[in-house]
Amino acid sequence: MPPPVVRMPPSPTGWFHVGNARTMLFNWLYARHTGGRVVLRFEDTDRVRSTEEAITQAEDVLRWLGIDWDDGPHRQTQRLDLYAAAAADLVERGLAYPCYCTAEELAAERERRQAEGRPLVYSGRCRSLTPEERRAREDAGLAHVIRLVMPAEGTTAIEDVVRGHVEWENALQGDHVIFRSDGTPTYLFANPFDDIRMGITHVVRVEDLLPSTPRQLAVYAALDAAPPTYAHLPMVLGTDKKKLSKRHGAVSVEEFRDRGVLSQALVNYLALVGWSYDDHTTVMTVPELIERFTLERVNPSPGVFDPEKLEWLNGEHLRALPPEEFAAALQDYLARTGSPLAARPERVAEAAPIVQEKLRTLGQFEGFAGFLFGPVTTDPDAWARVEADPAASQSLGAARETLAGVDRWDAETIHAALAAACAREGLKPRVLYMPIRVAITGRTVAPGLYESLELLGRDESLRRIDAALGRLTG
RNA sequence: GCCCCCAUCGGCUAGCGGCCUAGGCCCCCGCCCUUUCAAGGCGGUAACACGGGUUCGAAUCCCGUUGGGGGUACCA
Repeated sequence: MPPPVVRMPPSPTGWFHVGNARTMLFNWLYARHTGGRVVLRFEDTDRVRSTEEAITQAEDVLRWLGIDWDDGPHRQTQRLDLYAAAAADLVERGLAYPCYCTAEELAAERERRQAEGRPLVYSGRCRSLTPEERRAREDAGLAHVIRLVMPAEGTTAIEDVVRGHVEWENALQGDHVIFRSDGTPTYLFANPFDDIRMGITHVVRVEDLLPSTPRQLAVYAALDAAPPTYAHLPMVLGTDKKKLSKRHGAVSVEEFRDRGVLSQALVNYLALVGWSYDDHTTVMTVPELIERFTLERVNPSPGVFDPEKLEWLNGEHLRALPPEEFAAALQDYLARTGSPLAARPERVAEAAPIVQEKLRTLGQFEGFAGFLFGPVTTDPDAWARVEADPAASQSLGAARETLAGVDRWDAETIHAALAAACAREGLKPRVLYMPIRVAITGRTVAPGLYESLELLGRDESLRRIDAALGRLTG
């Protein structure tokens, strides 16, 4: 069997959300797993809604995700001549015909059918126009679309890789529009036409396109081409089980990138919506995904996108990074998002090791390590805990004295000294340390205390403890 | 209205007739790690939508019901 050819056909009409990314990913994983080829094709025939920005954005997002392509990017608007020639040929052969019905006539027809409880399909009225009638309409200056002749009887069926046998009644399809009155092709035509011309063997797309399959198969038949293998993926839903949209909060790939989600983590997460490797494997690298991905293991039921699991998974990927790579990713992230912290790469590099275990996203770095870059900003809730602690000033006093007397300023020595102070004061470490942590980091959730002190330096640490002491007693 | 798809814990899922008194992960809740914690460890709550079949045996197969989703455009 020749290697499969798949395509990624984004329509550049808006932002690229995680659902689109998931579809592209499955196509890509399938091709890379099987040694097949990936074609990138922008379906921009909708001139009104397609934008140049969306095209740039889509390419950018795909590149960031590490999803590459072997052919393209093609653009349907640059292939208009091809479609037009094909249309003329179809009309010539009687497989398609011009339709002069107005929007009002069509609406009235639909209403009538609705009332009669019949399917809302076009009656095919213009199909039987005589050449004279056609000429009369042309002469009257009536605009026309081109419709494809659908079989009046019988059924159309596919053996979908994820759904099995699916069948439609041809009579229920209606002659659909394949060319608009401005001469441009609709999705229903351009998409299968290009799939044929580009040698696409596997159409891997979301299930909302499933109902359009019989109409596309009619294009294959009209063009005398062999149909592809179909795999209809389950939808990616928002928490309300509805199609993903902006209402659902952060759902664009870029938003997650800006929050500090690693592309490999997003890819890993997305692979798990609608697909699984086995009953227990969750964390996987991209090469592992490529090696393990098969369409047969795609699950037919829709899935809800869960940002919390994505963040957890991102934490896993962050921790799995070698320290230097983690530091590099961090610096890169800070620079890209325009963080002022990026101006001090040495400091970032020093801070990286003490936060790597803590972060779920790179975006949390500032909250964890900001205290190392400038004056502390104290969290009110954290300070309230200090004030409520009767042993706070005792702890801070003991810490001040201990730290001032430490002979070597490194985490190990600090650790030993503070442990001794706990014993001396008769305080549990958690009690003694809490006020110190708040004093130097301004928060109760922070990197390890000893490492934090070491990096902050003795002078600044003592200054902050003194300040806290002063604020507590004064 | 008509057509199509889907149906296991709150979420993602494993399960393709007996291995299931249904497993894993996220979330949540406890406990532990004589340092917080969003890290780590241990433990816990929690599901086969319902009704009929088929079968010695059904989460798994069939039919129906209900529920959810999608489509029904000169959007893709």
